[in-house]
Amino acid sequence: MKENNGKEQRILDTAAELFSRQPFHKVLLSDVARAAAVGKGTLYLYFKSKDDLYFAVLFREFSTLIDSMHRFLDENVIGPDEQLAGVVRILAEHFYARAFNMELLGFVVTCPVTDEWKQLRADLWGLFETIIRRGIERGVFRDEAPDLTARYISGLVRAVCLFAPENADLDEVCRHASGFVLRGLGLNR
Amino acid sequence: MKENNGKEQRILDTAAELFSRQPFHKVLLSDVARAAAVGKGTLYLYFKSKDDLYFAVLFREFSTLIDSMHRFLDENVIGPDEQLAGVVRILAEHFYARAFNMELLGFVVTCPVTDEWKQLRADLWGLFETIIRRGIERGVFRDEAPDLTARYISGLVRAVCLFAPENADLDEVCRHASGFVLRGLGLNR
Amino acid sequence: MKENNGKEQRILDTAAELFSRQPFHKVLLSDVARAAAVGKGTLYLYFKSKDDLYFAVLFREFSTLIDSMHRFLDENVIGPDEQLAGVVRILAEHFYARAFNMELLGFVVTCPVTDEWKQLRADLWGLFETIIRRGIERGVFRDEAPDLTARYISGLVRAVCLFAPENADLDEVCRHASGFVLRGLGLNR
Amino acid sequence: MKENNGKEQRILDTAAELFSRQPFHKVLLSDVARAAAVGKGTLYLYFKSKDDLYFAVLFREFSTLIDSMHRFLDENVIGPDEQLAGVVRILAEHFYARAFNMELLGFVVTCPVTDEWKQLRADLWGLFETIIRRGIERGVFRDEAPDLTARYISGLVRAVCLFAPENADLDEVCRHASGFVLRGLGLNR
DNA sequence: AATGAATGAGATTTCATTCAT
DNA sequence: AATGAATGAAATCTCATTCAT
Repeated sequence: MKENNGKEQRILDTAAELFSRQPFHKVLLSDVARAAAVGKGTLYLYFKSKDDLYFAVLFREFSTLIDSMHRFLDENVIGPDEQLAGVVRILAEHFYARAFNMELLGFVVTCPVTDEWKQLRADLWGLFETIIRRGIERGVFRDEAPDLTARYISGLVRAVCLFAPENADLDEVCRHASGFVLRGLGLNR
Repeated sequence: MKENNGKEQRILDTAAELFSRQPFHKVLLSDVARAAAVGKGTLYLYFKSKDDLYFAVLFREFSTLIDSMHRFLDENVIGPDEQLAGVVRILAEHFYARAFNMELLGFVVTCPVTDEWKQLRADLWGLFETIIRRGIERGVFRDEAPDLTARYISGLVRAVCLFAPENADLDEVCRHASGFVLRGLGLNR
Repeated sequence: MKENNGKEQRILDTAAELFSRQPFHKVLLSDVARAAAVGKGTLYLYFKSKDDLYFAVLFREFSTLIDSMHRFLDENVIGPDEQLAGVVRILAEHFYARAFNMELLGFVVTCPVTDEWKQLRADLWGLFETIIRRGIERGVFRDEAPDLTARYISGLVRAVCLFAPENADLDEVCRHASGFVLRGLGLNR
Repeated sequence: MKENNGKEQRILDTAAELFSRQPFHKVLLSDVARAAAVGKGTLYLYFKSKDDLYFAVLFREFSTLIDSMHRFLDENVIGPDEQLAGVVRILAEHFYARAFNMELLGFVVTCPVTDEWKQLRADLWGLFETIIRRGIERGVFRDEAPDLTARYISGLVRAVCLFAPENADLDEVCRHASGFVLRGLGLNR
């Protein structure tokens, strides 16, 4: 009845694309509108302001990412080491697909501190922490502060993707990063 | 001979402070000028544009950091593991002192690709790579791609500092991060 | 036959209310639509444009007012002085009921100069002029330019209502204003 | 030193001109800027917003008017009846010079209720009240509520000017209005 | 007839940059 | 060298109006 016509999603898609290629202030709302093939006013029908749109993009991007990871964990009955490797892979794929200069995981300072956002971050960190604790229980991991480690793994993967040489192979990068992380968590070999 | 009255440094200091607290587009040049107690026009005596000032801040910040690390390595005759721990500590102190949202090490995409910048980045990465290779030579580290690892360690430390709980103790965070990195590099125990 | 469902009247009522409280440009058609409980598009079924709606409100308001005065005069067989006092009273009541900033009687410059409007204004002025001339004929009024006086009495009453102290009593204000006008018209005592 | 170069006054002059010819929402700030031969941004150097500019115009206009009246009263040692006639004349000249649709004296509802504005209105009203009370003391005027009368005389003059026929002669209009007001105040003949 | 999502022209406002002093 | 008033291009955002449903 109300439809929406997929317009909101189209705006988010377009904005995600543009925000990931240029810094915030170089992305013009007229560009977003044109690229999304909607009127400029339509943007304001769905988003209160440019900031609002920006954070909506970030939020959706982030949610999607976390969902992928949850789905991966649910669908694969595997050990914690494989879980970690898989999740690292998903993160890396994400960072490769979406441009890196996006604040995606560097948003801490500027992003709104609403419950919604807190929840989202807690979700991400909880996901890693659960994996790590499982590993510890099974005696394959060793970590004095799993809650802390859980917080920075995604940042680590971001850094890996961000600084890896242009021509690097995703598979190799992931293998290397996973190896590093697993050894960091005390896994032998 | 140089004179300058310290004005350029004052501008850089002020801009560093402001850029580290807010995203680029929220930092107004009038704010910078006021905070640095110079006229708005004066900024343009020393910097070609807002972008130029931004990257000058980044460059200086970055240089200082790398210098600290070099100095630390020169002044302490220690093993690669201790070198790494020390360097992690220096990085962390830096991130704690300067607010985290600064793109300091996330500048790759947008920063100019001049020789100066390439050199700087090569310097940072070379510094890490040297330590890692020394460790490998001595049989304490193990790493199939030291050049890749060298590239992301600083990003890892940034993530650690960025996401560590507000009340976390710097010493503990550093100990934890160093442990993680050293294990990641194959150090036993 | 007419049907209409009372929708047009409801829109006019609502718009009258809103236009009387705020200047034209602060009254949004979406506000009008919401307050009248009709769709925004519906407004355009009855009125060509925002301007059109505005002047329709003014016109109806104005007509109603003039009708009241005519009715009063028709229904009361009284002397010109009492007629004037009565008409002043009606005007004042109107201004108190409807907020004052409405241009109701200040519309001259901007309002359309259609025959309809000319007619309306002529009607109002004629009404006053008739009273004044009756008074002159009967020797109770004295006025060298009844046509001019007729034009501004309503503006005078508007000013009285507009600037009277908040807590002023309507009866007293009317008595005072009537006294002033009657004396102005040369009535002794 | 700071100069200003008369720019603020030029903006106010231009804006007064434009606001007096068209309703608020038809006056574009780009028009104001162009007509005043300043940059659009310059407007914002002196006025916080369009509203602010509008009320600044009104305020200056109003102040000037009141000043003229004060000056007239100071410079002419005359009786209260002549004072009133003179002041009515000044008002009328003002309304003729400045277009009528300006809210100048109909601003009550929308104008800011700052002390500045209250003071201004009190000044205007006090001016009339003083004249009236002088007349009463001297036995030439008679008025049960001079404070009330003082409030609406300016509105009366506005109405006179607003509704007088296009071709009316200012002198005659003033003579007529003054006569009306003076009789209203109980002056014989 | 009735709706309200969509529109986009055009409004207000911002701010990096210039330049006369 | 130093300034900050002035600028105006370009940004964000609004809202009367349209039109598919």
